[in-house]
Amino acid sequence: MVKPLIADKRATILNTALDLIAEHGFQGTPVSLVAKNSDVSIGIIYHYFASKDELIHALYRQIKLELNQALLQGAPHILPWPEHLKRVWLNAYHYYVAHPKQTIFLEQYENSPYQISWETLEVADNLKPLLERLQNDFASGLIKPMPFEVFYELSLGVAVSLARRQIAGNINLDEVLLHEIAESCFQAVKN
Amino acid sequence: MVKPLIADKRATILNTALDLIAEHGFQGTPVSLVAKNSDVSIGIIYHYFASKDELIHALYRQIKLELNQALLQGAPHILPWPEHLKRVWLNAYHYYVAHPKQTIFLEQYENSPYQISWETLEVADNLKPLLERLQNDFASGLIKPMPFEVFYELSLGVAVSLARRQIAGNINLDEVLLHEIAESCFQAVKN
Amino acid sequence: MVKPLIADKRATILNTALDLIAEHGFQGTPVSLVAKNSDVSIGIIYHYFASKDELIHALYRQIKLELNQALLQGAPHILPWPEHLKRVWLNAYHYYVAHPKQTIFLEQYENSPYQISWETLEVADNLKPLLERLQNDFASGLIKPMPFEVFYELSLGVAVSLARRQIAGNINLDEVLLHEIAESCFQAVKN
Amino acid sequence: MVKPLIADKRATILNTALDLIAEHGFQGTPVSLVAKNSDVSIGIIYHYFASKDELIHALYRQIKLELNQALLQGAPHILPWPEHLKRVWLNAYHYYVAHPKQTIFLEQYENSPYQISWETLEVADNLKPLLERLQNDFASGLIKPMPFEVFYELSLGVAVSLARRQIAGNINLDEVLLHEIAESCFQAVKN
DNA sequence: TATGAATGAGAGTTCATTCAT
DNA sequence: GATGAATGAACTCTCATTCAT
Repeated sequence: MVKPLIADKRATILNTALDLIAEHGFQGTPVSLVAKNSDVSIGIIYHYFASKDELIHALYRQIKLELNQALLQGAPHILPWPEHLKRVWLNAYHYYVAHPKQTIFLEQYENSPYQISWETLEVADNLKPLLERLQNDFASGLIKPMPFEVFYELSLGVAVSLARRQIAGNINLDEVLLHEIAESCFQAVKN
Repeated sequence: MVKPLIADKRATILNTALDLIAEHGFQGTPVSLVAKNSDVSIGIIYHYFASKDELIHALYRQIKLELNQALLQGAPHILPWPEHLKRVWLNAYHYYVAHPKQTIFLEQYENSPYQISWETLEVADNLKPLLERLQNDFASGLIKPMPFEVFYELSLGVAVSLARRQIAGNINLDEVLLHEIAESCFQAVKN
Repeated sequence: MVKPLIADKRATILNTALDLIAEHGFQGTPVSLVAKNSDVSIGIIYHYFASKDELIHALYRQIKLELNQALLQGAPHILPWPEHLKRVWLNAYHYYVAHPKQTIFLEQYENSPYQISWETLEVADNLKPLLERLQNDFASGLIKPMPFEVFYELSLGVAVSLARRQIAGNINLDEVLLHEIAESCFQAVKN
Repeated sequence: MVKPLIADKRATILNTALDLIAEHGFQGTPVSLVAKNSDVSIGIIYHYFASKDELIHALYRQIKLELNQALLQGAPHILPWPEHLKRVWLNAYHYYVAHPKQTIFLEQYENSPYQISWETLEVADNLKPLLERLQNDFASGLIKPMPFEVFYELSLGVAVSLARRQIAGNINLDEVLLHEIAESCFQAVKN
């Protein structure tokens, strides 16, 4: 029997934690179980992470990084108007649906009244070109004037919600319908 | 401040539970604290509710009822197109913003990987006329063809998300902007 | 629907308690459940019995009375030797098998390290003729000399044990075999 | 009195539990008290035993093992007829009287309407030669034909009952009387 | 007589974290 | 680095008993 080639125990622990948290939630996932399912001792978890909270924060950071990379697939910030908007929308949707555990985790993390105040990450460097492009769209009047948060909820926010429903088996959107919905979101925000 | 004469302990318990859960979450709200803040014994909570889960389910049912009533303010189902859509949208938004604790509670209840599978309530009777009106809108082609869940996320789903951000102090939408956003949502779904 | 003609609530309570205790034991039988299954309030139970312990003691006294009467069926104390011994043996066995709940209760009562020291009842008046007959048998050398308790365990004690096994479905003794066993017990104690 | 150097906490816990259960019964023995009297934390008890029930089952298994070994003192299965029967009888009696706590525990375990169905242990390997010898005695007509359970109650069952009475201080049997009683039991079952 | 809401000590169990090895 | 036995506060839930009505 070959031991999986995860040289990094830290990574194994994070993977196991994600599996368990996605299924049972933060509070339903004891550190002891993470240890057991990772085939490591409890002690080693506390070697890599100062506390259970730290472990969860670390997982959050890792997933956010992945997500950012996913949003940038196909270099949307250099696509012509309005393709870049739809591209980001579809990138988001596809990442969420392809990574249900991560999606569930993010949901929990960002919504839980988590005792330790959860971390607000800086805007990642690689995301900046995309954000600048959007600011341009606002400035040039291509997008209706509105707070950025409202723009987000009318566009990507909808992608998240729909992805969550798809993960839950609530709906099943094919690629055609998906493009139509992305288009609809675009209708909502364009000037 | 005079303590209100609360004849109904059951109601007091539910109120206290809502306060605490909105602030600290399900798992962060021990039954013992609900008891203490309600000025009752632990035992009486288990007299009225079979378990902590049952208490939470009861709270959910109560809030859903309130919410349904709020959505129906101004009898939207008999308003002319497309006023009824905007009316419901604004009703939802205003309920959420005016009832932050209930909103946070609903969020947690419907998203938590809660051990006990959460209850799916029947569609309330008073909601039916409104739903029929929407089905008519779909059937007559006023609304783009799409699964109902997608329609929901493009319209009321956005209201929920924005209300949550307003509650969190993330944004602050005035009545004018609000109508514009409602209008935007309408743009996204209308044919 | 006709209410059962048990005029006496006290008797109903004792009956219900017996049912529940036989199935779930003393500690597994909350007073509240006795109340519910008896269709009376908790308060009324504490009206008739000073405490749960008192209720149990009362039940014990009642069952002991029944058992004594059962042992005396056929007036064994006036039967010829050694018929009276076998008669008592069979009376005991049949009572136990016909009253499994009472048997289980007695077992529990007399063996439990019950916090409240359990009652030791006086020898009932109606049992005295039978005991005198046995003392005569000892005195006249018909029975081997031995402490009365040993005599009891070699005879009736075996009847109890076998009845318990029959109740538990462990064995199934027909009338013929039963007489042979009674005879065997007689062999063990006769001189 | 010097506290014995107990390397094995698990054993200490079982010992303490036996002491307490023998005196106060299963339900009268909170895990917290077992912990305190064992000078360990509650947590460690749940480290070694999955639950209070499991602790009790483990204790049962241990005592049964001891008892089996005691029954085989003097290799009764190779003694001549009917010495082997008496030997087992006396072995049983002496074990029970010398181990009152174990006896009381067994009594409770095997009779309690314990929520978790109690374990039925396989016949231990070392007991098999003895059982085969008894089967031979039945087959060769040395013992009256009867179900094994009946044979048990007429012989060892009596030993248990008498031992319990001796433990309770109810009777006090000397060695001579004991042999006579063993002989009486033999009278009851021999052909 | 009769009710059942109310109490609260105490039960079994969990789990984040520590630390001697 | 690595282990896992050990801790104990805190959790959910139970139930004998009381008492205002």
